[in-house]
Amino acid sequence: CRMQERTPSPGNILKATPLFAALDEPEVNSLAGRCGIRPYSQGEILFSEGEPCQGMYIVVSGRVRIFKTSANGREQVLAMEGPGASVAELPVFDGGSYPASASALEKTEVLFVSRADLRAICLEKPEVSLKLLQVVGARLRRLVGIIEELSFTTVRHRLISWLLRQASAEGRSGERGTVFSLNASHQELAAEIGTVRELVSRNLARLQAQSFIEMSGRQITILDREGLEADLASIV
Amino acid sequence: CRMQERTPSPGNILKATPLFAALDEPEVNSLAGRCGIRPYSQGEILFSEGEPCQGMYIVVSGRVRIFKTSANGREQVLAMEGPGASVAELPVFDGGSYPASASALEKTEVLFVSRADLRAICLEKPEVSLKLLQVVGARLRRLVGIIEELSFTTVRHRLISWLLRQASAEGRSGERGTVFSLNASHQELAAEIGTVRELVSRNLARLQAQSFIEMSGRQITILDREGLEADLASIV
DNA sequence: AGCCGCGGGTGACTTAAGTCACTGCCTGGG
DNA sequence: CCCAGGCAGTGACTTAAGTCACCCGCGGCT
Repeated sequence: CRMQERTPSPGNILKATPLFAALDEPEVNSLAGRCGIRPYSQGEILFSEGEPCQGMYIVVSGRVRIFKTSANGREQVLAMEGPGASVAELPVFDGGSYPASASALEKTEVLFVSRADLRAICLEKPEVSLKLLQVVGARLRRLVGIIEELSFTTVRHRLISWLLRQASAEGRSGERGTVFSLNASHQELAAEIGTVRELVSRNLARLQAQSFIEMSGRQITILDREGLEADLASIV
Repeated sequence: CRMQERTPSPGNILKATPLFAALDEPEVNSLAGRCGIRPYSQGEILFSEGEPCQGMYIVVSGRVRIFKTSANGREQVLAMEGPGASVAELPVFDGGSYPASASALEKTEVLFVSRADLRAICLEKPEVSLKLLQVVGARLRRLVGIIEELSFTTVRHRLISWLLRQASAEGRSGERGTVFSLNASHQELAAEIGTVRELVSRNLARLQAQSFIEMSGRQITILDREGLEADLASIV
C-alpha cells in the first residue's frame, strides 16, 4: 500500500500543512519558492544538539526521531514526528541552539523553512503564530508526560504504556487479542521509554510469562488488555 | 530590604512585563482594565492539573511552583516562576486543560489574563506572539533538561547540580567557599530533583562526609566546587 | 510546663535498574 | 555457501533507589 512514489511540490505540501492553513495562494507560493526539500536516508542526522538553529523542518514523508544522547551513549527519545508535523519550531524563536538531535528513522523527506522566512510569516499572518503556539502546546504536553513517567513509574510500567499505545494506534484485532508488529528494535524501544536494551528484553519476556502478551517473531498480541491496565493502576 | 509594600496597578505591571513590550499605551490600558490581580497565601493552589484552562497568569510578586503529583503522593516540580514570568501560556492556545498544577511558594500576587483577551492581543499584535514563542522556547528547554537529568543521571548527580546552580544564583562567597542558605525543606528539594526526602537527606550527609560541602543549620557552604564539578563529569 | 507536629536523620531492608559477559540466531554481502 | 555483524536472550552480579520504622529536636500552642 505504499503508493507515494513521487515527491509532491513544496507548494502542495505547504497547502496541506495545517500550520499554514491561514495563508492564501500567493503567500504559499511565495514561501514555497524560498524553501527546499531535503532528502535523508535511514539513520541520517538532520541536526545535532547544540548546533545553531537555522530554521524549522516540516516532515513530508518518512519519520523523524528527536532525541537526547548521554555521555555514556544512552539515548532518550523526546518525540517522533510523521508527515505533516513540524520539527524544531521553537529554537527558531528564542534564538538558541537546538536542544536535542534529530535523525531520520527511515527514508525521509523534509521541507526546510528558514528562520527569517518563518518569522516574517508570523508577523504578517498572526493566525500562523496561534497555530504554532497550539502545536507547541501539544509538544509541551508530551514532554511533561515523559517527565511524569520517568519520575513516577518503573520500566515495566512504561513498557506496558508503550504496548497499549502501540496497540491502539496500529493494532488490528485478532481472535486472541489485539495484534501488531514490533517495528522497532529493543534498543530503539529502550531509548523511547528511557532504559536499556536488556530491561526491555527481560520485561517483555516477563509479560509473556505472565500471559499478558504473546510474542512470535516481530508480532505481538495483547492477550489481556484489562490485566495490563490494572497493572498500571496498581503500582502504589 | 523588602520595600515592596504596595501592590502596583495592573497597568504598571503590564508595562513592565517583557511579554507585552510591543503594546502601546492605550492597548495596555485596555488590557489592564480587563484583567485582575489575584492574591494567594503560601501553599495555596492557583490551579490543578486537569482543570479546563481559563487563561494565563503573570507573577507580580512572590513565587509560583508548577508541579505534577503522582498517584502515591510524590511530587515533581516542573518550574518555579518569579516576578515578571508568565505561567500557563500554552494551554491557552491548544484548548486543553492544565497539564500540571501550580501553587504559591510564598505570599504571591498574580495577574490573570483571560484566554479570549490573550488571543485577541496576539492576533492584533503579532510581536506578542513572537515574544510568547520565545518564552515558551525557554520553558521547553528547561523541560528537556529535566528529562535529560531524570533519564541519564543519579539522585546524587541531580543534587550536586542543584547545589551548584543555587550557589551561583544566590551564593555569597565566604572565606571557606560559596555560602548560601537552604530555603527549601528536604521534602521540597526532593520534589525539585525528582526523588524522596530520605535520599536528599542521605546524599547531603554523604557530600558533607566527603568534604564537598558543609552544612550548619540552613546554611550550606560549597567547600570544593571543582570536586563537585568533577564528580558530575566522571559518572560514566 | 507539657505536648503536639513538622522537619530532619538513620538503620535495615527490598527491589528495581543497570552492567557485564557470553551465547545463539538470523540475515545480507561477498 | 559461509561468515560477519547486528539483534536478541539470559545468568550473575552490583548498586542506586525507594520503603518502613523509628528516633530526635525544636517551635508553637494551649
